[in-house]
Amino acid sequence: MPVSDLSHAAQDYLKLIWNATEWSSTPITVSVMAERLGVRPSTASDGIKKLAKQGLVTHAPYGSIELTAEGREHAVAMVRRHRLLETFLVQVLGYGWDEVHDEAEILEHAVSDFLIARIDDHLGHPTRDPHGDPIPSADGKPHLPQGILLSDAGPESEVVITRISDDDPEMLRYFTELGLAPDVRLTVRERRPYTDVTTIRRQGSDHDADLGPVAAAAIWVVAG
Amino acid sequence: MPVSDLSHAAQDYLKLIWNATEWSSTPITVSVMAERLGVRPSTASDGIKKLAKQGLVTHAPYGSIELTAEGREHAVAMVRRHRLLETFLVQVLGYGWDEVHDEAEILEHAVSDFLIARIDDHLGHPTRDPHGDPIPSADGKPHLPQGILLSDAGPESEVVITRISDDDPEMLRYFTELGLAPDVRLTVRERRPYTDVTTIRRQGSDHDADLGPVAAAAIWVVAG
DNA sequence: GCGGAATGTTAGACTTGCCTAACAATTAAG
DNA sequence: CTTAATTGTTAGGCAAGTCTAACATTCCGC
Repeated sequence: MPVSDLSHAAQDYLKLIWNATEWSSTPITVSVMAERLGVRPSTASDGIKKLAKQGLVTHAPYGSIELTAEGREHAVAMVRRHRLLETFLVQVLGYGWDEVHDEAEILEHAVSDFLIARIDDHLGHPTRDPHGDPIPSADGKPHLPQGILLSDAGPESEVVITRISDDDPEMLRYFTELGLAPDVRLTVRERRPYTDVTTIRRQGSDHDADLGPVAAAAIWVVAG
Repeated sequence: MPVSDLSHAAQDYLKLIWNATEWSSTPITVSVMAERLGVRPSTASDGIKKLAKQGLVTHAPYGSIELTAEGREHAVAMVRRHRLLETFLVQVLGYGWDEVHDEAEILEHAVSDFLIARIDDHLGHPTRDPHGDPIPSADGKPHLPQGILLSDAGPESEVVITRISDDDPEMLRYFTELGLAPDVRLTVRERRPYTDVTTIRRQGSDHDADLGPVAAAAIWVVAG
């Protein structure tokens, strides 16, 4: 069954469960899902039960929520759609990287597999989206996220940004001001323990910038 | 209220009513609407009643169906979306003109006004879609369809194709084979009364082609 | 290891859009 | 001009997805 046969709601649920495990290993809960989807916990609980009945997730009452192989396949297909759409909107239609998330969130439910293939061709089979997130390939091959949170990087380390969470457009605009984007190299200067402020300097810049804990936890880096 | 606040169904109903009056003056009926929308007449009847309650159409039981000013505005907005999307798919993503209709039919419900504006910019504000249909402007200005059906053109007349109905992809592929497309010039050679076959010759071609009544009624032309 | 707080589930209701079946109105044929 | 066919409407149901309210379970602090 193609992913487009699932209801919009089912597509959203699966993608969210998958996303939650991409960059962290803490399993997702019903209330977190409800909050992210903008529905009541009762609605999310119900939805999960339906997905379980369809064999797309495993879930016993009060138990953990896990994707089955089939569920993961559909989730990855949705993530691929989302990230290709974001890349397309930025590269072809001149969107800012802070403007693409919501638009892609809607379009991903409407596009055909054919259109996604055309977009992929037109972009030359990109492997990362505008926020640095890896774009799963058409055959749903596992892709390997890597990197650590900037907030976990040791002081005096040299790092390269690999991805920036697109959850908060406001924060993306702030990062743009600071010149922070995927593939930008920077030095972690200091981390003040109590205030949890991370001081960084962008390569090529002549001054430091301070990031609060939320900002530093939205940026993933690798040593470099 | 923006057109995107309407339900998908309402958007479809309004666009269909508008489309029905663009190229012909016979008013649309409940059963024709139901058939075009792929629903039962009872469903269409119900839907129209709801639109009437919202002030988007006027309709008394068993009476005619007419758009109000507000309904027409929304309908035109949907037609604009549809035709810009079709144009974009052909010009930017390499779709064939026979492949765009269904895709646009779905996307038109999902795109934002912002995205439509970007597409319009990117295409340089086109005025006609791949089938020759006029693209309403952003301010919903009335646009003036013109032309007569090829099936109504007199024999020995020289005409230019202005539009070709995109209702039937199969027929579009046939027209592609014959080299028939918007802006193509041709001569009407003959119309045989009983079989209703129209014989034409494309400018530059060295042989005639015969069109059945359905095909000749899918092509609009102007004298030229 | 108890008890309250947090989290998750169930029950019942509402909305939208669709259906079938029965009925009403209009149209058209003879 | 009458009646049969066509067309349109209403009534009643169903499924999906949402809600609130009530209830169940689990977790955590003491």
